[in-house]
Amino acid sequence: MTDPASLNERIWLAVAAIPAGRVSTYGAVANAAGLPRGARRVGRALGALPPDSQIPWYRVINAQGRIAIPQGSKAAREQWDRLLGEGVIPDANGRIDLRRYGV
DNA sequence: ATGTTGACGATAT
DNA sequence: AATATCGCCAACA
Repeated sequence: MTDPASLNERIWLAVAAIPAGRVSTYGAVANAAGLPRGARRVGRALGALPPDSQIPWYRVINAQGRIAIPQGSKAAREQWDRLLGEGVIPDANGRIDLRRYGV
C-alpha cells in the first residue's frame, strides 16, 4: 500500500482516532499516518472525503489553531458548528487553543 | 513534460 | 504580531 491513492485511507484512520471534544493539526495527523511533513497531503485527503463520511474531518485544524478552510465557505461554517457542538470554543481572537484542546 | 496552486508548516525577517 | 520564503507533493483553475 504505498501508492498515493490508498494513503487517503491511512490518513482517514488517523483522523478517526481524534477523540470527540479534541482537535489535531494537519502536521500531527500526517505524522500519525506515517507521513512526516505530509501536512498538505492530509488537507487533500480530507477534501477527498465522501460527503457521507463518518470521519471527524472537522477536528483537524492548522498549526495556528485556525480553520484551514476558506472562511465564508459552507464547509467552514459546518466545521465551526460541529466543533462548538463538541465544546471546542475559540478564544477572543477566534483561534482554538491547541494547548487546551490539542491531543 | 512544465508551471501553478493549495483544507500546511517551519523558519527567518 | 505580521509577512515573506522555502520545502513538500498531488492535482490541475
